[in-house]
Amino acid sequence: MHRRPTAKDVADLAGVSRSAVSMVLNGRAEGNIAPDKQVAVREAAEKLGYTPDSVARSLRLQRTRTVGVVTDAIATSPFGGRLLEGAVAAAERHGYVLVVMDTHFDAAREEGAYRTLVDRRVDALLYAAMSYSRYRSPEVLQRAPSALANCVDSAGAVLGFVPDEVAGAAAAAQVLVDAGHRDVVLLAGDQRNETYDDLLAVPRRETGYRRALEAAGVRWQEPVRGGWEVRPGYEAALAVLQRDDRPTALLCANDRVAAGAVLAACHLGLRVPQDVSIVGYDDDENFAAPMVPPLTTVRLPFREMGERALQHVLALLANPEASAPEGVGRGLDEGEVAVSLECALVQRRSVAPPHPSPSR
Amino acid sequence: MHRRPTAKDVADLAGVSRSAVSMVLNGRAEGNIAPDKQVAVREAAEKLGYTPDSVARSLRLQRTRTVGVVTDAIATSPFGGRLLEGAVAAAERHGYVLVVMDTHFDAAREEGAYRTLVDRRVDALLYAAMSYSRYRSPEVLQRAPSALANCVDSAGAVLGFVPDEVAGAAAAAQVLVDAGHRDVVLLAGDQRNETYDDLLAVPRRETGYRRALEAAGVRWQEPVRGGWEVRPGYEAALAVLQRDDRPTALLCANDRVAAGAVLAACHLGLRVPQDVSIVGYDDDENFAAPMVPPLTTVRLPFREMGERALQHVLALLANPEASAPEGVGRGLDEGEVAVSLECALVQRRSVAPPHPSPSR
DNA sequence: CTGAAAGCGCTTACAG
DNA sequence: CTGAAAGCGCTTACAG
Repeated sequence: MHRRPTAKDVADLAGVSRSAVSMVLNGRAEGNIAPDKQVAVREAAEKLGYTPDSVARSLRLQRTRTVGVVTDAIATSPFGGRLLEGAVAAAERHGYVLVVMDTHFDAAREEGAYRTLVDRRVDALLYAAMSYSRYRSPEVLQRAPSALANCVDSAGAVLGFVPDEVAGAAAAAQVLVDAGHRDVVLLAGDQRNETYDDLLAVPRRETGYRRALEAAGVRWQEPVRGGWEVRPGYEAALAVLQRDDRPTALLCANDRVAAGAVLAACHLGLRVPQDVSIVGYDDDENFAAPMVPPLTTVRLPFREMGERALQHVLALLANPEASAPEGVGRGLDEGEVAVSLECALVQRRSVAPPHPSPSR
Repeated sequence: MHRRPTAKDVADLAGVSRSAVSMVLNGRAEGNIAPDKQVAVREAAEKLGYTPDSVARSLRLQRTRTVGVVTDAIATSPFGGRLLEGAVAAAERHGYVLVVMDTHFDAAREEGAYRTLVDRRVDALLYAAMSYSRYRSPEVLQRAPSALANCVDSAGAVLGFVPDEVAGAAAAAQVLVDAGHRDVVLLAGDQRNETYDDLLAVPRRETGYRRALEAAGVRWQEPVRGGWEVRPGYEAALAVLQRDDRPTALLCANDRVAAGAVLAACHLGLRVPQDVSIVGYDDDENFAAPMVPPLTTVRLPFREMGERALQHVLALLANPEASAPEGVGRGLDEGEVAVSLECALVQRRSVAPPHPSPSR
């Protein structure tokens, strides 16, 4: 590989000083550099294929145009990609680049990730969670321009961008109500699991479901708690659908659980949606649209969370005093510093009006 | 935020020169710096929480300890995470960090990605594909220390790390043969789709299936071609399983297709594996293990591809003349520069011996 | 309007 | 064994 051209090379070729090429290429030429020299500089740069060394600029300018993002396991999850995509898109528009590090839910790795990011002199920090949860922001995050995505700071210090699950769940329940269902059971996920001890999705979705159902005068039934995967969904649905007073609709913890429910219905010879309506949650690209039948579900705003969180740190960078954007507070508990983003209902084909079961 | 401590601060506190702190902290102290001063430097650094500015080091050393990875859509795919994880693990062990950019199958974005990575002075480049395919390496990749993951260079210039699909598929077919199946049909994916025009997975898997079946004296049947998703799998299986000479086993293009086949079997009142055996491919974490029943499948070596590719560029960095590692060539076409990695069979519960169908 | 100089924070010959 | 100097490639006051 040839030696990369430097500003000096451009200056020599154009017959000007290095300062001149810097000014021209950074748009500070007007009124400072003679027009013909500006042209000469641009031509020389073009000819040499010159592009300023960003490492040198970073040192000189004391900023790297890099934001560090630490995540639990998001880079490995199917949704994670959407969140990261949103963040990348926002970053790209401003010439920023992301370096993302997974912690795999390991505290030591998390600390290490923050340390290497700080050592690398990232301009700002983002923390993103795979599942909507509470996160206690460490000092390092509080000191830097930072934001949270898909989680809420239990220390109350850094702003989070989260899904409005209460409204989302209410919308999901509402489709069922509107279709005429009066006997609905919720296949709920566990609030605790190996990796999170404070999953916010569970209580908030339940609140939403409950509100919508009660507002419509539909009796609220105790949720049956399984897990978040296909198999627990299958098993829970198998049990519920064999009850004497089989419900006409199932509200599922997520789309994987809903897929399990579809399978269970099939095994019992029940058609979806003619015999049971099923609604999922997440709009999981692997499970919702491709399912047979395609699942009616609620879309989690992953892309938006990534995009808004990144925009927020960029705003903080531009103006450290920048206040929180609009929309803080909807669907949240008292005192949470977060902005809730809409969870849109997506209607597909897994919901139909109930038909009177032959046995009643 | 306070001003970050520099080497000067440490030097002053320890009563030595900046050179001394550099030597001590970089392990070049022995024989050069008096032992007591070494101690003083370490203590001062510790006390101040000093950590060398990596931007300044990068400028001085002319290397950033960063490798750029450009991918088509891998950061958004469920498997991509595994590939990236392997790459990150290898990078981490050597103090490297990754910056990854998705192209979304857009040539302009791809070019832009390479450009920003080069502008950022990454030390090496990786290109990773979501699906096993051919990729034509651009000039920029050929000039830099680089490697390919999950694809093979049609220009023959840069080394690829790819799955040994021929052997993987043969192993998948072999389970069926060993269980006693003599009537097997392949639910194959499309070779072309919107995003790839040269998917290598298709022909190579077919070669493997065919070899294993023919070696066992099992008649090779024309594959039925659908797609790569749940629904096409469902539809293809629905048709095949209603034939008069219904096969006793289905070999599926991937686990999503297999999931569709499971659903189709269920709709036809066929039990898996008692009435039909089904084998998938990929070991997709969302579909294989969680399915009911859990799918016997073949695991794609995503983690290994990422890890080996990264190790290779690191080796190139250490010694630009470094030759290709062992294992080049297995399961490949003539002239392909790539190393094939094992696809391990994972046996679960979707395969059983055939039982004579009642109608025969 | 233009060029020489300083300095971002390091590391590595080099002279003492 | 130790410190002063040069230099990585930039940008930005500053003096002419």
